[in-house]
Amino acid sequence: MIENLVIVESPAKAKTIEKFLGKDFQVTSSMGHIRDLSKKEYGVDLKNNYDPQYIVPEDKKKLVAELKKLVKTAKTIWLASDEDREGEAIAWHLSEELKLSKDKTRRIVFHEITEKAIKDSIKQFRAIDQNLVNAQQARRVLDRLVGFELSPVLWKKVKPSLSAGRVQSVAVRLIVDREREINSFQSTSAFRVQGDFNVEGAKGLLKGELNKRFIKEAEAKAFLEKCKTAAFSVKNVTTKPSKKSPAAPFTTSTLQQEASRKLGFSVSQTMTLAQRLYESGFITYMRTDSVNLSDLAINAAKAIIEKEFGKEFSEVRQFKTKSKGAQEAHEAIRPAYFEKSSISGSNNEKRLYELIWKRTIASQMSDAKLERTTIDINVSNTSEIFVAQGEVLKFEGFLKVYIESTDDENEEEETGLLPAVKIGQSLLRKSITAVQKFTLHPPRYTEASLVRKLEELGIGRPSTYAPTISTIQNRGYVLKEDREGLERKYQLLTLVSNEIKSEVRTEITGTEKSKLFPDNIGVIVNDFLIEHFKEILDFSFTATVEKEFDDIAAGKMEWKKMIDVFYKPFHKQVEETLKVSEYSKGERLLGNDPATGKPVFARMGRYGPVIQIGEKEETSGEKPRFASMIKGQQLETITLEQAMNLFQLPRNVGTYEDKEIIVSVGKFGPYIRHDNKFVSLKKNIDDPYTITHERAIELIEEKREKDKNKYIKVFEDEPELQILNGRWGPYISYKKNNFKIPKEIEPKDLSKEDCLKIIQGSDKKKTKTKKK
DNA sequence: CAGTGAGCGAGCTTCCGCTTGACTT
Repeated sequence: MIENLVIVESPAKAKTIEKFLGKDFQVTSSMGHIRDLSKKEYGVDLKNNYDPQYIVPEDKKKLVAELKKLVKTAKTIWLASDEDREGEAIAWHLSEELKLSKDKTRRIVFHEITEKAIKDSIKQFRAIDQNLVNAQQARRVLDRLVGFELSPVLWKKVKPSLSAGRVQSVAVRLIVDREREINSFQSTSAFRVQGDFNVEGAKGLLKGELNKRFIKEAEAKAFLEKCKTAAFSVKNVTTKPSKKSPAAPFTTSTLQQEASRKLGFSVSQTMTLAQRLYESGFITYMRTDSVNLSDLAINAAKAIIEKEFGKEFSEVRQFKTKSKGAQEAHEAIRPAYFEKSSISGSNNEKRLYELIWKRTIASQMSDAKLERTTIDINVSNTSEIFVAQGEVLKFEGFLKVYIESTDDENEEEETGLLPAVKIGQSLLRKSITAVQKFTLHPPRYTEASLVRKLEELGIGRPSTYAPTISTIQNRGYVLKEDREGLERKYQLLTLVSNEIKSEVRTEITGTEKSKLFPDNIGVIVNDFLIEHFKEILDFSFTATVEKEFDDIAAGKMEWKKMIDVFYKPFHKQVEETLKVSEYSKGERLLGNDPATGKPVFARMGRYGPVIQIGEKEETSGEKPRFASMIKGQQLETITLEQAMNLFQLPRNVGTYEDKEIIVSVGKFGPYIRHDNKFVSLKKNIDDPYTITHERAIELIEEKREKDKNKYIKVFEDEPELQILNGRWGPYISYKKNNFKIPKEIEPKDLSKEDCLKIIQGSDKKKTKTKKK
C-alpha cells in the first residue's frame, strides 16, 4: 500500500522531488500528456457540439496501464503537473483516464523545485480547475480544426502531404515576407568621412567621423579639397557617465538565441544538449518562458559572487517577463548548483552549461559603469565637425563574467580610450578618408531569430519552437542555407599630405551563413493561404484567440461557444475555397521567347519547378517545351534570360569511343550520359552549360575507375545476385534489394548459397526500411 | 535514378503542446 502517490510530468523531476518528500511519498511521472484527440474524424464530434474524442496514444498505453496499477494501491493521489493551462489539462486527463475519485485526489502546484516550495504546496492542495482545463480544450480543438481542415485543402490545391497550422504557417509567412522585402530593397550609398589626427604630446590617434555624409563623390571630393588648407582644433570635450545592466537569466528562447550566436548551435541541437544537462541534474528545466529565479537560487548566486568577485560585484535582481502569453510554470533556466562553474560531459554540453552559468551569475551582478567621452573637432573653413567617441570602463560589474551578443551585423567600430585633449587645442591632420557605404537590407532570419520573432508575437511555446523550425524545413517550405556573397565595387578617397587619391576597391557583400530562405513550395503555399485564409495567417490571430482562452479560463466564456463562433465561418471558407480556387502552381509569365515569340512561363510542375515555352496543348494546339529549373532558382525571381538558358540542355559535347556524350540536369543535379551510363558532375566545380569535351571524358574515365572497385563478386548463373562495394561498405544486391553482410564474414568468400541464406535471414526487417 | 509535366485511382498525408527514448540510414 502506498500512502501518497505524486504524479509529475517529467521523470527527472520525479527523482528530485522524491528526495524532498520522504518515504511516505512515492513520486512517478506521466511523461507529458497521456491522452490526445483521436485522429479519426478530426477527433472532434462536429455534429455533437464539438465533443472531443480522446484516446490514449499507442506509445502511452503501457505507461497508462502502469499508472492505473499504482493508483489502485495508493491512498492519496497528488496531481502535481505544471501550473499552467497544459499542466491543468494533464491533471484532468489523468483523473479521467485513471478514474480517480475526488475524495482521494488532490491537485497541487509549485513553480520551483525546492524543498520548501514543494512542502508548502502539499499544504495548499485544491481541486482541478475546470475552467483552465476548458481553456486548454479550446486551444487543442482549435488547433486540430485549423490544421486538419487547412492541410487537406493544400493536398487538393497545391501538393499532397503538405501541412498548415496556426503556428507553422505564420512562421513561413515571416520568412516569405522578409525575402520579398529583401528582393525589393533598393540599396543607396553615401560617403562616410573619417579623420585621423595626431595629438601633440600624446600617443595614439584621435579618430573622428564627420557629422555629415555626402551622397555624391564630387561632394566628398570637394570636402577633402577644403581639408587640404583647413586647420583642425578641439571644439568641445564632454564626458558623461553611463552604465550597462545585465540581461535576464535564460528562457528557452533566449538560450536558443545566445547558443546560436555564441556557440553556433542550431535550435534543436541546443535543446538536445540542454535536455541532457537537465537529466544529469546540472540545470533546471529547459522549456520555460520565465525569467524568474527562486529565492534559494538568488541567495546561492549572491554567495558565489561575493566569494569569487567581492561584495561590490553583487546586486540582487528579480526580472519580469516581457513576452506575450507567457505562462511561467517554471523557473528560468539556471544551474542547479552554482558552485559548479563547469561540469563533466561532452565538449558541447560543457560549453552550453558554462553559457548558462555565466548568464545566470551575471544577472545577479552589479551594473558596469562606463564613462563616455565625446570630442568635437572643428574644421576651420566649413561648418561640419568631426566627432570622436570613446568609452572607458570605470567598473566592470557583470561584464567580468558575461557579455550578451546581438544579431546586429554591422557591428560598431571598437571604441576605446581617447587621447587626452584640451578645448582649443590644435590637431594635426594625418589623413582624411571618404568611403562609399551602402545601406543594408533587413537581415534574413536565422533559426534563433525566427524563434525570437515568434515569441514576440506570442506564437508557439517553449516546447514547440524547435519542432516548428524542423517542420517548416521538412515540408520544403524553408531552406537553411549558406550563400556566397557577391563582389561589389566601392569608391575610396584618401587625403594624405596634400594629395587626394581616388580609387575603386571591391568588397564582398551579402554573404549568408545558416539563414532561412523560402523555397518555391513555401511561397506558393503561403500566397495561397493568405489569399483564402487571411485571418489565420494574420500575425495577431494567436493573440486574439489567446485572449479568448483567458476569458474561458476566467469562467467568462463557454469554450464550445468560442469554438463554434470561430468554426462556422472558418469551415464555410474552407468549403468555398475547395469549390472556387484554382490549382495553385505559382505560375508567372516571364516574357516571350526571343526565337518564336511564344510566352515563357515559370511554374510548379509535377516534379518540381519548370519553365514552359508556349501555352498548353489544348489552347495552342502545339506541345509546349519544358525545362526543369535547377537548384537554387526561385519561381519568384528567375529572369527570362536565366530561363532560356535552361533550354541549352541536354547538350551534346562531342563523342567518345564513337558514342555521344550528352550533358543535362536531372533530379539529382547535373550529369553526363555516355554509352547508357551516367556520371554526375562535380558540385561547385563543373557547370553543365560550359563543360568541355575533355573534362567530360575525364569524368567518364574517373567513374570507370571507381566502378572497377564496385564489384566484389558476381555469379554467372545468377546475374541478379551481386556482392558490391557501397558507401557504407560491402553489401549484397539481389533483385533490386540490398542486404547487409554480417561484420565477421569476409565478403569475397561468400558463395551463392551463403548469400541467399543472408537474404532470407534479413527478410523480416525489410518492411521497416521501406519508409522514407 | 537520369523521363515526365498527366493518366485509371486506392490509400495516405495533416495540427499544437506536454514529455522521453529508440533508432540508424
